[in-house]
Formats: sequence, structure tokens, C-alpha cells
Amino acid sequence: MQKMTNEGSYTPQNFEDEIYKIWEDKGYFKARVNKDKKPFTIVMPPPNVTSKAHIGHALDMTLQDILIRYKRMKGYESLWLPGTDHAALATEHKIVEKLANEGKTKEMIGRDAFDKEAWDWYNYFGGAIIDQFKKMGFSADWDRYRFTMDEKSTNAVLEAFIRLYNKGYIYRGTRETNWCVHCKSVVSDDEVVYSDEQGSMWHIKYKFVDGSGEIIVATTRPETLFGDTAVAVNPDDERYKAIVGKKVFVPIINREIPIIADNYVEKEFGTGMVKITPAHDPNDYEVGKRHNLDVIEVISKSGVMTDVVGDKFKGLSILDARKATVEELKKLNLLEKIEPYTHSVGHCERCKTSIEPMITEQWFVKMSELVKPAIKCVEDGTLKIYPKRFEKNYFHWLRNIRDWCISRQIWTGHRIPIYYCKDCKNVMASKTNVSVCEKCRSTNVYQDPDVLDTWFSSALWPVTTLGWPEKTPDLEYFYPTTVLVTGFDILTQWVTKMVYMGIESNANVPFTNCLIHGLVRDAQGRKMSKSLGNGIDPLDIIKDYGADTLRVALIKDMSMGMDTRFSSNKVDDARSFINKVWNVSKFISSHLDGVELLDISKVELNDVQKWILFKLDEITETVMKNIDKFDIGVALSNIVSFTLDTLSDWAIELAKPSIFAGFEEKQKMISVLMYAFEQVLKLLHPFIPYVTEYIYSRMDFMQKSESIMVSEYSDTSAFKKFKKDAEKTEELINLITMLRKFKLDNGKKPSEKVDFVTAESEFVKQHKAVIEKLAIINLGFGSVQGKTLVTGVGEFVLVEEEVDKEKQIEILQRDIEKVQFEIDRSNKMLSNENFMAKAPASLVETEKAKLEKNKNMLASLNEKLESLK
RNA sequence: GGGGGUUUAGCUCAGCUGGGAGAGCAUCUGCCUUACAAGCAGGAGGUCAUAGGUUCGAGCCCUAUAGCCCCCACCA
Repeated sequence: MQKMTNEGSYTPQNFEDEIYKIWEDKGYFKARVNKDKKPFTIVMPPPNVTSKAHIGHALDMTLQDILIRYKRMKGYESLWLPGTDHAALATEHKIVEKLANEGKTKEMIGRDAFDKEAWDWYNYFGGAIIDQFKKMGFSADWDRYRFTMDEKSTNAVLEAFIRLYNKGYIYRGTRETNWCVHCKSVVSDDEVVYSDEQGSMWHIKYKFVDGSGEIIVATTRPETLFGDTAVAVNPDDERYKAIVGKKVFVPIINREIPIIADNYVEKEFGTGMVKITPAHDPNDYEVGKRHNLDVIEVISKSGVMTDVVGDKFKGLSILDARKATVEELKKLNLLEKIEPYTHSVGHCERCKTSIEPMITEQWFVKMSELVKPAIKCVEDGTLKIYPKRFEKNYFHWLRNIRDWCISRQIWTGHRIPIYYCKDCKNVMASKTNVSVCEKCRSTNVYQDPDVLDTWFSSALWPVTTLGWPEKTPDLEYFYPTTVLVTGFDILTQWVTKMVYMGIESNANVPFTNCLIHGLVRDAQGRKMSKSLGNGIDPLDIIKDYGADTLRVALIKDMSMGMDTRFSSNKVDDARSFINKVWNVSKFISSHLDGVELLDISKVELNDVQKWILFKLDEITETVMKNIDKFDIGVALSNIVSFTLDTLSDWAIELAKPSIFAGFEEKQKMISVLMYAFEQVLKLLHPFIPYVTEYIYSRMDFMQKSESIMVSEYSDTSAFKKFKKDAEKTEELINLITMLRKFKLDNGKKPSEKVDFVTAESEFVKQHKAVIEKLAIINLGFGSVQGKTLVTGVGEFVLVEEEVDKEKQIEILQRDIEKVQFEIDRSNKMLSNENFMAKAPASLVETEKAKLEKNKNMLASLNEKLESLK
């Protein structure tokens, strides 16, 4: 007894885990250097260990698994290299939160204990993410699992830092930077998110030192006035030309500052006068530099007012200081008015605290040289981005890039490998601990306390995971990797960095293709977020529906580079589809007992069989073509509609009469169906790996591999030659459809078996059984009067007790009208000189053939009509 | 302010180098036909955002306009 025959309904929970275990035990996911095969490599974008994986990861990874499984079956040495990312600032934020819940701070427990906390965190979430990924069926080479903070990665990161430092690409500098007072660290430009905030514009009076009156300056940050070192106006502003060079008092503290002229000031905005606070505004900082202004810090790195603001305000938080300053101004009658004002405020991506521009000393990577080859490789096609339009974002980003701030004042991450000598001020770069100054031999040496931006290690991910800086065989064989799959949200933040760091470290692009996808949104098209509570845990879907269903629901309606919606509707749809595949296997299996499969290339086939095989080759080519160009959602739709429409609705139905006929016919038909179904399972396997493996393992295909994972697709060129025969079956399908409709049009139920009479023809004789079964009719040969269906393969007359002549004429006239419309259309085109001259020949031929066919049809219809009159 | 995307059936989306508007879901009608009611057969439903242009021919190419979405830069 065939194993699928006894199966109940599709219940993936019964077999998914078991199958995954077999795959792992057999070592199918492992990839090794194999000179006999071409490599196909994907390095997994490492998920942050901040939390468990979400549905966005599921999409990203499913796309990769599809490509990996497909290429593996196509005979490539397929390596999918997995890993996770420590996500420095993001993870530290989470750990600090956790400590806070326990009533602790990181300073309380110290750096070593904090490190231990961090590793517990990495291990817990790293492990959880892998478990989730295994549930989803991902065929990554888990033995190669890497973490951005593991020993090898750390070594590579430090090596890269030192090389860049020695080349002069990494330098230390004092700059206006984005400071997060909550994280107490600088963050890069990319980590600042702007949002509009309802604030106020305070108009403040600054009195002239010489007592000659006052000016009005508008600001959104009154608390920074203590750090003002000038007031600026536009040099072309006629209103203020006379006062440039005069001095005013900073309100409250009455420090004297000059009025200067600078083009930065816009005449139309506010009062046309700007207070200049170089320490706390990037633009002011630039103005300050141009005019040699003092820099006075009034806000400390922990977000409270410094000592320079005076006893009344020092130690206050920024917001408290703002209130207090405004109160004081009111009291001193220095506040002219307050206007409501909406402006955009930068926030820390992680903790949402508003960012303070602050002058700090940081490490930077110089970008000007590094980006050049990164731009060129996309220009010259060495690296291709799919879809192509994202190249624009890529270029725009790199062409406008600023130096990259890589130091962070936190504890989570790679410590900067720089050591300072307190005595001789020597600066040393070293991978290992330095305790003695190499210059003055002093032991008064300390390491830079900062850690590296998490993106520094992610930038090196493709090279470090393959063994760099060593010249490993893996690096030799698998690098450059074949494709990087990631969301558009990190195209600029991450992809660009990998490209220039890859080229810099290993002399070649890190990947030759980059596939960009969109976001997974909820059913209403909203972003999934914690605050909306509309996020979906992939494991919940898997628990209820299985991983295959989740994968189809995510991928099927997806279009390259576009956002996709995830809904219960799609999940149901996906499950229905897989259930269909399940039932096809049950049907075929139920007819396999005692049947020895034939080599279909060696037997005489009928038209239906030739059609099935022809269509199979056609769909195989289409699916492969689309996967090859990364149109994965389309490829899945192709194979899904083939399975539902061609295979289930037609092939199997057309096959039934043969299957229920004599043994020889059944044997041939089952052999063809088995051949076709095996290929369909293989085409589906990358998308729905579990169920295809399960079915494959339980059906006796002719030359079966031990797993569908390591089977190969069958040749796609064998049955092209059946094109003409396939067309005959298309006619058969048309005929059946027309008969079904004709019955309905004439008031017959689809299930009602009615009699038709037709002229005896080869075509009809050959397919009589099929036509009778699928259209639910009895077919007799001969000639009678009655309601007539005129088709390309003859006339079919509905046999009725009472012949309704009027109705019959009505139907004929309707058909004549339709055919006439077609004929007119063809005639119009064919008589158009321009069309004949310019349209491609094949199109003209098709049109002529159509015209000919319709003319014949029209003649038959008219003849019929005449005979009734 | 700069750039990009998008607009096709009630909903979610396909639609190839221009050559008769498609699928799934939902809906309506009839069916539990021995693989499948998570199903089968059939139907209804579109001025392809708007206005021009190119072309023998435009959902597709060009130009404007409008709505929605995203990215970048950000003026106190």
C-alpha cells in the first residue's frame, strides 16, 4: 500500500520537526570547498540579539532559504552562513533596562560584571533566534554559526581597525557630534531619527551694552542662552547693518557678546537675528569657527546644566532649565513673546531621548577614498542591485557621505584597540593588551575606554565569517559571495559599509548581487510596531499552520523591492494551496498499487499526456527564469497556478478516464502523472520544504534520491517537441468548457447528465470518454435538429424533448454577433497599411489565422441559422 | 527644500522589449461528482488616478496635475 494513500488531512505539526532533524542529521546543510562544483554563497544578515526574530526576519530569511535550496538542487555548492549581531548600543540599552528593573545600574555592577550580563543576553537571544529559524525550515550551515563578538570576529575587527589606522583612514577628532544624554554616548548621524515636535519659539530681548536699547532674538532653546557667544545677522540685511559690531548683554548673566554678520542667517526667518551657541548647535559651531568665537558648554554630557550657568540653574535638567530660564526672563521683563512652533527634533534611535549636539572627541573613519571603489563597482556592474532603482539611493548616499563616527561611550561591543601613554602622550594601536609604552617605557598606559560602533563589525561581516584576515580556503572559494538579501531600510546604513570595507580588506566586492526587499506590513498596510501591538510572532503562525504555510503567505504576493502585507487571509490561502498539493499526492498514490512505472521517454504517448509534459517543461523554464532573476514571489505564483490549474483542474481530471480504464492505459497515465508531480514537488521544494520532503519520502518515484533536498530537477528540454500535440489538448479543454457553459445557458444544471449529438470525427472519437465525464454529458454520433453549439471541432446539438426553436435562433444569433465582431476586428487591423507595414510578421500571421478560423465558424453558424428559418 | 516609489475588480496584488485587461480572496448561482467543502463547475464586477502627447496601436513610452507612502537634508 502506498504510504500517502492512508494519510488524513494535511497536518504539518505531525512531521515538520521530525523532517528538520533528518536534514540536520544527514548533514545536508553543510557546505565545503568543492572544486568540482560552482559555489553559491549567501551570508545571512545577522539579526540583532536585542530580541527574538520577528516576521520581517522571516521574510528576509525565507527569500534566502529559497535561493539556497534552489541552487543546491541545481548542483551548486550552496553555502548559507548564519550568525547574529551584538548590536552594541541597542543591546546595551536593553540590558540597562533590565538592570534598572532589578534596581541596578551598570556603574553599580562595573564593567566586568556587565560584560557577563551581556554575554548571558547574547547567548539567550542568539539561541532563541536560531531555534526560531530552524522551525522555519532554514537550511543554513549551522556549524558555521558566527557572532559579531566571537573570538574570530573580534580579532578581525581589531585587525581591520589597526590596518585602517595605520593607513591613516581612522583618526581622532573633536567635532560637533550627536550626543544622547540617556545612553551617555555619541551616536552616528544614521542613528538619529527626526520627528516633528510641538514646541515654542521664545522671543528674547538682548540689551545693548551701551544702553542704546535692545534687539529681539528668537529661539527654540532658551536654556542654551548661557552659552551664547554672539548674535548673528545676515550681512545683507538693511535693518541691522548699523548694529553689526556693537555689543549686547547675554540676558540673565549679562556677559558681553558681539553682533556679527554671517550668511548663514536668513533674513526672513524669525526676527532675522540668531543667537549663536557654538557648543550646542552644529550650525552655530560652524559660524563660531568662522568668527573665532568662544565655545561655552552649558549642558553636560549627562544632560544637566554645567557650573558656568550660575548657581540658580546649574544641575538642572535641560527641560527644567528651560522652564527656569523662561521664568527668569519673564521676571526680568526680557521675554517679548512666546509663539507656538512646530519643529523637527532629533531623537536617539534606541532610547528615543532627544539628541543634544555636543562637542566631543571621537574616532572617525575618513570616507573620501574608501567610497570611490564602492561607487565604481555598482557603476560598472560588478555589483548589481535588484531592483535597479535602489542604485540611486546607494549612489546618493555614498556621494554625500560624511566621515563616519565609530566610537561609542558604552560598554557593549569591541573595545577600541588604542592605548595612550599618560607620560609621553604616545598613542599606540595594538590587538593585544599594552602595559608598557613602546616609546618611553612608562607603565602609565591605559586603553581607550570607548567601544566601536556596531556597524563597524557588521561592515566586515562577509569577510570575517569566511576567515579573514587569514587567507582561508573558504575565503578563496566562497568570496565574493553571490547575493546579499536585505531590506531597503538598511541599504544605506549597512550595505554600503560592507561594500567599501569588503573592497578595502579583501580587494573585492563582498557580494556580486544585492537583493532588496520591502517591509512586512499588517493587513491594513500599517508598519508593525510594539506600540500598535500589531506585530506577529512567526512561531505563532507555525504552531497553528506550519512553517510552509507561513513561507507561502509571506512570499506569494510579494513583488521585488515592494512592501508586502501579511494577513490571515493570505495564511488561509497558503494553507489551502498546500492542502491541494497534499491531496494530489494522495490521489496519485491511491492508484499506484501494483503499477510498475514506465520510462515515459520510451513509450507511445497520447495527446493529453504530451500536453502535460509540454506544459511541465514550459512551467519549469518559467519558474527557473524568475528565480534566477530574483523574482521570487512571481516564481512562486507561477508554480502555484500551474499546480492548481494545469495539474489539478485539468491534467488529473483528463487523466481519470484513462486511470479507470484498462491496465495498460492506466500504467502509462500514472507514469506520466508521477513524472510531472515529482518535478512539481521539486519546483515547490525551495518554497515549501517540509511538505514536499514528506510527500517525496512517501511516494515511490522512479529514480528517487534519499531526500528531495539533494535531488535534481529533470531536464526541461525533452518535451518541447510536443507543442503541436499540446495544442490539440488545448482544443479539448476549450470544448469541455464550452459544453459546460452551453448547458448552463440552456437551463441545465452542471450535474445533470444531458444528451448531445455530434458528427463522428476522429477528434471526438478519441476523446469521447473524457468529454462525457468532464462535461457530464452523453455523446451520440449522428445528425439531429436542436440547440446547437458551434465549436472549432464540430457542432454539438443538445437533445431535448421539446425543441425550442426561438431560443435556438437566439443563441445562434448571439454567437454570430460575437464571431462577426472578431472578424471585423481582424479585418480592420489587416487592412490597415501601417499595421501591415510595421507590425511584426508573427503578429500578422496570428491575426490572419484567427480571421480564417472565425470566417469558417461564421459560415457554419449562418448555415445552421438558415436551416432553421 | 531634494530624490524615489505608488495609483489596475469590493480587498490584496500580477501584467514581459507597446499588439485583445489577469489571479487569489470576498460576492452570486449550482453542486458533498469515490484526491481535496481547506473542494468542484459557472457568473457578475475595471474610463488601468486625471489631462495632454508620441504611435497604425498605450495599463505599458513622454510631459504636466492630484492623492498616498518612503528616503535624504534640515532654518534659530
